Amino acid sequence: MDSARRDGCSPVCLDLSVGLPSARGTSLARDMGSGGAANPMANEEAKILEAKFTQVSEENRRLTEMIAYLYASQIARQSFEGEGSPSPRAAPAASPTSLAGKKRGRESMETSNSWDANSNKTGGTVDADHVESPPSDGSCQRIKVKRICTRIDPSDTNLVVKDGYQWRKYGQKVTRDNPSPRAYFRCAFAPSCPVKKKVQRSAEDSSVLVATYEGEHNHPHPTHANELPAGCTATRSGSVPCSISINSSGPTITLDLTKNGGVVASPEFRTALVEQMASALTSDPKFTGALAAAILQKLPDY
DNA sequence: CGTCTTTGACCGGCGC
DNA sequence: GCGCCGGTCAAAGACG
Repeated sequence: MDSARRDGCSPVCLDLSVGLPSARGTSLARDMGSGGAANPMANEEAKILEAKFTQVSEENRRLTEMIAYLYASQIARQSFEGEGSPSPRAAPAASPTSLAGKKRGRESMETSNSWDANSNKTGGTVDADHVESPPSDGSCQRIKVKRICTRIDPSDTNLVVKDGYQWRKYGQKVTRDNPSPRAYFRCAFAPSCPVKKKVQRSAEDSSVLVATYEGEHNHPHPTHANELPAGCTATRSGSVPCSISINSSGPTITLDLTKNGGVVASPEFRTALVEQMASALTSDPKFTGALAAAILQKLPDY
């Protein structure tokens, strides 16, 4: 999971190394190994590849379980929020780093406590809190406050949390309780959209970005096509909270857990995931090149 | 040239 | 009333 954390591209990422043998490649190697019994070296290599494949399969299984667990947590949290009760974790608590305890406590507590309390539970890279705070005018209308923590590269200086929406930065400020600057964003997709977002590194862990959303979007979620990173060759299904991007370090599967619509464990999700993975892998020249090289290696006297 | 980001200035709320 | 501080504005610069 460390690789996913290092990636920092999204709350949940699975990094698949192109260089590792695929299932097809391994069976291919096995077939070739059995066919080339006269070549003990090839047999040896086939065993190594098979061992690698077993290892990767095991890792994939663990990651799949982790995804399922994270998704289940997300669903549970959403249903909890649906009851209109604020998250117990969002309850104010004294922050050791909050120098502004005398006042502005609302803000400093809001952003300082969430990560450590939750990251250990999920062992993951995503966290979201919802707080519905009453407005100052005392009306019955409530402003939804949602907080999301994202693991990023500590050396990454841009305060960007990819959530599918388009944001326009309108300010940046260094706050008293946190040495790292806080960035202020407005929703740029719809000018009338009241949602605001604050993004700041965690005071305790600089590799954690804390994004605080205030309000709710008054427009549908923009198409994900707009946010596909450069170099991404996979198409994104609108109904599946998943994307596959390919960069220099290999293909990356990104699960967008901020969306409500996807069903990670459902057959259609799995089908879409497999299709996207296959599409991404086969369209990646690195992968096809590596595969071709591996096949060439196995072909005797070629 | 239009759009976006940066950044210093300004405003308003809150505690003392 | 004053000062502190978070939030916002808006001009200037960067960028494609």
